[in-house]
Amino acid sequence: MSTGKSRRDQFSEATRAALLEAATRRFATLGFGGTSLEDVAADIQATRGAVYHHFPSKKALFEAVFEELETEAVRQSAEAGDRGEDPWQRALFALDAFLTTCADPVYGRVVWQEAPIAMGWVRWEELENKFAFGVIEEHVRALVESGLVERLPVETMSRLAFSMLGAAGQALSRAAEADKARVKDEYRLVIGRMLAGLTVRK
Amino acid sequence: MSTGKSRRDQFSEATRAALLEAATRRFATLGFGGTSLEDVAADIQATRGAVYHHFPSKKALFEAVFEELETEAVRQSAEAGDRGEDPWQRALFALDAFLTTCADPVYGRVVWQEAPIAMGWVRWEELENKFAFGVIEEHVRALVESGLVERLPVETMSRLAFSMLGAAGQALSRAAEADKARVKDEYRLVIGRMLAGLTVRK
DNA sequence: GTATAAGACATACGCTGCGTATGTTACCGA
DNA sequence: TCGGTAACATACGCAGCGTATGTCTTATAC
Repeated sequence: MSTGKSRRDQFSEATRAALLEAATRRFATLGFGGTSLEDVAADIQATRGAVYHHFPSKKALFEAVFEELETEAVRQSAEAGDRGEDPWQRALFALDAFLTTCADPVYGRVVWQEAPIAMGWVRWEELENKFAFGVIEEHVRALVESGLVERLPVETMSRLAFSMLGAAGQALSRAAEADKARVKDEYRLVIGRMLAGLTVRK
Repeated sequence: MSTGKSRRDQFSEATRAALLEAATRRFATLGFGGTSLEDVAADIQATRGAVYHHFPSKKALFEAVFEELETEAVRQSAEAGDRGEDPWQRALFALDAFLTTCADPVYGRVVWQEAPIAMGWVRWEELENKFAFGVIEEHVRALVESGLVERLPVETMSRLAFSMLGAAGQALSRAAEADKARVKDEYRLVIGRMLAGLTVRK
């Protein structure tokens, strides 16, 4: 059976995907400012014209890369979270999966280090509200609703939890390969303890 | 008595200071990328030549602004912390003073939002290790030494505390003037609770 | 007191890299 | 088979950084 797409459309999508992949590599290794569209295009044996045909701007190209990475990260975290029995366990499972994702150099560099720079804090927050932050806020809300965590301002708790994940992500993306496991354990431990500070005391 | 400086040196320092002030305003309102050296110089009725005479690069100019702000912030935090009786109270006093500083739009925007962009994460961390992060780590260490906080990895705890202050700083620098007080209270509360999660349980 | 050196800028230039405007070619539909 | 349009390539303009060079004024040496 046919894909329903014409030959030309298939080729077009292929170059778009290749562009995205090349851009991901460049952004992850050289950062946003350090990669020129000229080079990205050259990686594909194309010119900047191709880039501007598929993406309206350099920022837009970056956002496409970003969204791709975030979508996958959220998916994995959700999948892990679903295996938990209660809200607390679900949150911890999701946290663990997320830390694993952050240990990936590409994700860590692009999402946590370059993204705010590339698209500005405002836009970054807008997108994160749909992705990572949104997920966290749901976990926090579930924890509050189930009575496991005190009724403190959900937004504030979520922001702080979010920032800690960011710190963990940064540390993980910078850590040497051999240290990643240890660093991850340390962050998981301390974050777990800090979150425990929010639980209701009997 | 004379300052020991020649007339010319005084004028030179005056323009340098004026440049720094103009740059601070521009960076705080328009960001690093949004301010051109042309405009900064024009604010002083000078040209870019003056800027490049006093500072080797745009980044260097930004770093000068940054260091000025950070030095003052650290000073205020230390001053507040010194008024505490025990390590825990000292940490909370310092935290409070720091949140107040973060509520300042200039400090918040330049240090927390623009700085990582302007000088890159690596350089930003290098400098923060000397300023804010260094202060935090000392507080954490004091808390551990005094037995108030568990012997978890100090570096990790400090990084996480640091990231929370960052989040608070961001939130404060973005909050509307009327909300700043409420936002600050919320963050102080939740951060306090999270840190409490690290205390030794009897 | 004058000459010379040096400091404090101004002016001029080149370069990179983004965005846009304008081709050019190949495919698809009628 | 013949426009039309999608998918690029080429060419251009422009902002803004950094640098090289020029100019004027103040300090210093004699």
